[in-house]
Amino acid sequence: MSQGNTDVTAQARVVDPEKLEVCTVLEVINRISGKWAIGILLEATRGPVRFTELERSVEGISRRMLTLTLRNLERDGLLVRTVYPTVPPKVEYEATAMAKELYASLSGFLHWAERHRDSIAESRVVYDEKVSA
Amino acid sequence: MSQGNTDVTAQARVVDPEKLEVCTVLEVINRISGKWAIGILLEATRGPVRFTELERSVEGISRRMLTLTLRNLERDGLLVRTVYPTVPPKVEYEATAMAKELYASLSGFLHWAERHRDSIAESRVVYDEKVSA
DNA sequence: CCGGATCCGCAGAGATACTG
DNA sequence: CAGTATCTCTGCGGATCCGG
Repeated sequence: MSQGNTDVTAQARVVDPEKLEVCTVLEVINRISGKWAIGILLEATRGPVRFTELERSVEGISRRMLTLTLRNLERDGLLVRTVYPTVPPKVEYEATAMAKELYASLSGFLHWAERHRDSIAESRVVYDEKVSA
Repeated sequence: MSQGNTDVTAQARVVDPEKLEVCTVLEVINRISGKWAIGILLEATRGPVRFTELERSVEGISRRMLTLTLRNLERDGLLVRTVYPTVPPKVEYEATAMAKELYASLSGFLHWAERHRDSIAESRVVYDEKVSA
């Protein structure tokens, strides 16, 4: 894992409250952004999921990125990884309480996205036409 | 602009509702993720801002990235760009109503981030210690 | 003052093949 | 089944110079 340089502990603590707000959000946004984290989190929120199940349900994800994203989410305490020492091996991932809260807290944002989805799409079309003209 | 390949209009429409939810959120997340968009949006939400003001207040941003991010936000209809044909030129950016709603809808998420900020930091420390051991 | 154009380094991510 | 390992390619983003 060559990343993980967004170290929360190193963040400035003594800034004005507004800046701090922005920083905090950015940390988390940068963690759950990227193509895959959200999708994985959604599946894991419903209950324990196995590696191969995720590989199929997340659709389009490579083995590598699935592993990396899972590790990052686990590192942030959003996922718990449980290994069953059976043959063949069995590994389950489940969302923590914190992750479920996260998902709940996202609902406002989610509804915004749904409401304005079309507006955004249209705005892009208009903009692109104006540019290419 | 070499990016902008996350074309909303090309997104699948005929999928089950849950997948659609995920896609919608992902589109927007990928738009407002990246180091700069959120900070810029915050400034612009308070009222019209000039290019140079943003360059100072966003802190750490380069001219190039400021321009690119502004263009993308404008393209998505989150920012309005107003040019005053004076000498020297004056350009103002202001958040649209949609952008202000976005910021409001983010508040739940924002509070989550504040509440769990320390938990995440601690979780990372623990994880890293276990890995390096 | 507000950008655009270009060059370039580096991390993120895909493809493929191999293991306990 | 659940990962590693490596190789490569893409494109974000910084630096720099130019223009209206």
